Amino acid sequence: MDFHNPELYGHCFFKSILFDSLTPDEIKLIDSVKSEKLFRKGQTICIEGEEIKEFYHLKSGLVKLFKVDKSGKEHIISIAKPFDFIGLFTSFSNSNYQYSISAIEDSSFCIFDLKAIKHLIITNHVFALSLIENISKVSDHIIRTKIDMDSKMLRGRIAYIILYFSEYVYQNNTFEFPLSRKEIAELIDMTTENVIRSLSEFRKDNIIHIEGKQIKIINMDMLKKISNAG
Amino acid sequence: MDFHNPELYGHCFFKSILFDSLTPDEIKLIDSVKSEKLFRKGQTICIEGEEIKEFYHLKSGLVKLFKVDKSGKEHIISIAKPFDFIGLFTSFSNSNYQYSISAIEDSSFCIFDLKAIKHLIITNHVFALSLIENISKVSDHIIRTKIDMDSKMLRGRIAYIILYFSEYVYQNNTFEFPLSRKEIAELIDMTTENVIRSLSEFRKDNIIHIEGKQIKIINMDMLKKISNAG
DNA sequence: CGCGGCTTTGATGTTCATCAAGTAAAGTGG
DNA sequence: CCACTTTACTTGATGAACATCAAAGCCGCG
Repeated sequence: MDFHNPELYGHCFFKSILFDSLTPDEIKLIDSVKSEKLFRKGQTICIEGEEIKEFYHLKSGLVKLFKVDKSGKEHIISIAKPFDFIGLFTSFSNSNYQYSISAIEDSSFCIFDLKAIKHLIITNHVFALSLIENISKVSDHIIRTKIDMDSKMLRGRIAYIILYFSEYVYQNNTFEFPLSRKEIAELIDMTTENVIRSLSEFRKDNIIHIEGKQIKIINMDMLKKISNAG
Repeated sequence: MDFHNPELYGHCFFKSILFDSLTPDEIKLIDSVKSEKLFRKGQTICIEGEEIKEFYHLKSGLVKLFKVDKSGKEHIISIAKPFDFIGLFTSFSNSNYQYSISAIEDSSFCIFDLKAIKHLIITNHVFALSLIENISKVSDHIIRTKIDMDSKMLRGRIAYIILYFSEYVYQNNTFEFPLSRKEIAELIDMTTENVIRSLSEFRKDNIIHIEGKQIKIINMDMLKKISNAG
C-alpha cells in the first residue's frame, strides 16, 4: 500500500480537526512514523490490558469500544466512526489499554507512534489544547449517553439506538445494522431476547421495517416519541 | 483571608500532582489570578449550562458532580475529594458547564482564571501532558464505575458504595455518610426506598451498624463478598 | 406548633431476566 | 458439496427483582 498517496494522506490529516494545527514540518515528521492498516469486520484492534505503543486514528469504517466484566460479559462503551478520535480516549490515562476495540465494519486506521504524538503535544500547544478539548468531548458524550440510558425503559433504549445509527452514524432512514442482536444488548444493557422482542414489537406496530440486519424507519415521529418518553 | 499564607499556598500547589510541573515564575503568575472560596455543605459551585470562566481546584471537602434529566431527576455522576481534579473534567470540552457541582461537605476551592490555565497549557508542555493524563484518568474512573454498577444488583451496589466511602473517601470503617438516602439512590441508580431497604437488611444481617448517617462496618468480608458478587 | 422534607416499612404491580425450545443461518471438515 | 456443528435469531412461559404506591414516624425550622 502506498502510504504517500496524496489521497490517503489527505484523508489522514487534513480532514481531521485534530491535525489541523500542525505545521508542514510537523506533518512531515509525523508522516514518517505513520503506517496504515485495514481491519476486517470482527477483527480486534487492541485488547484491554495490552501496552499502548501506538496511536490509532480511524480513517474509515466503524468500531466498538468495549470492556469485559468479571463474569465474562461484554459491555460496549461506545460506537465510533471516523474522526470520533476514539483512540484518544484510551491512550493517555495509562500505559496500558483500559478498553478493547474491535471493528464492526471493515475499518482502516492510520497508526502513529505514541511517542511522536506526545512529542507533538510538547512542540505544538494548539495541538495540545485541541487534544484536551477532544478527549473531554468524547468523555462527555459517553457519560451523557450512559445517564440517558439509565432513565429509559427497554423500548426507549431500542428507539434511541435505532435513531443513533440512523441520524448520527448513517444519516439515513434505511441502513444495515452493524451489530448483532447480542451486541445491541451489550450496548444498551439489556438481554438479547428483549432486544429482539422490542424490535419485533416495533415491527408489529409499523414503526420500523426490519429484515435481518436491514432496518427501515417507517414512523420516525413515533420512534422519537418512544425514545424521548424513556 | 490571606491568600499568600504559605500553608494554604502549599495546599493549593505543591501537594498537587498537576501543579508539580510549574516553574517559580509560572506559580507567581497563576498565583496572581487566584482566589479562594469556601462553599458550605449544600451550596452549589456551578450549574449545568453556565459559562465556564474559572477553573476550580478542590482543596478540602467533598463535592458531587451531577446532571438533571428531562423529568427533573438528579443523577450523580461522581463524588470527588481533594486532588481528584473534578474541575478538569467539566472545563475543557465546552464553553459551558455540562454538569453541575455542589458541596456535600464544607469545601474550599482555589479558583483560577480559566484563561490563565489555558495559557499554562501553552507555555508548559509538562503541565499540558499532565492535564491530559488526569482528564483521561477521571473519565476512565467514571466510566469504569458506571459499567461496574450496571452488572450489580441492588445489594451489590449498596455494598460497593459503602466500601467506596469507607476505603476511598474516609479510609475508615466508621464514618458519617455525607449523602442523604435519596442522593445515594441518585448515585447508584435505584430508588430511595430500596436504598433504605438494603441498608436495613445489612443491619439485620449484622454486616453494618447504622444509625442515621453514622455507619460502622462490622463484617467487612461479607460486605466485599456482596459487592463482588454483584 | 404545624408544615415540609427525610426516613422507614409494608403491600402491590410491572418490567424485565431467565429458562426452554425451536428455527434459521453460517461456518467446518470430510 | 453435503452432513455436521455451531452460532445467531426468535417466541413463549415463568418468576424474580425492582419500582411504585401508601401510610406513618421523625426531625428541623419558620
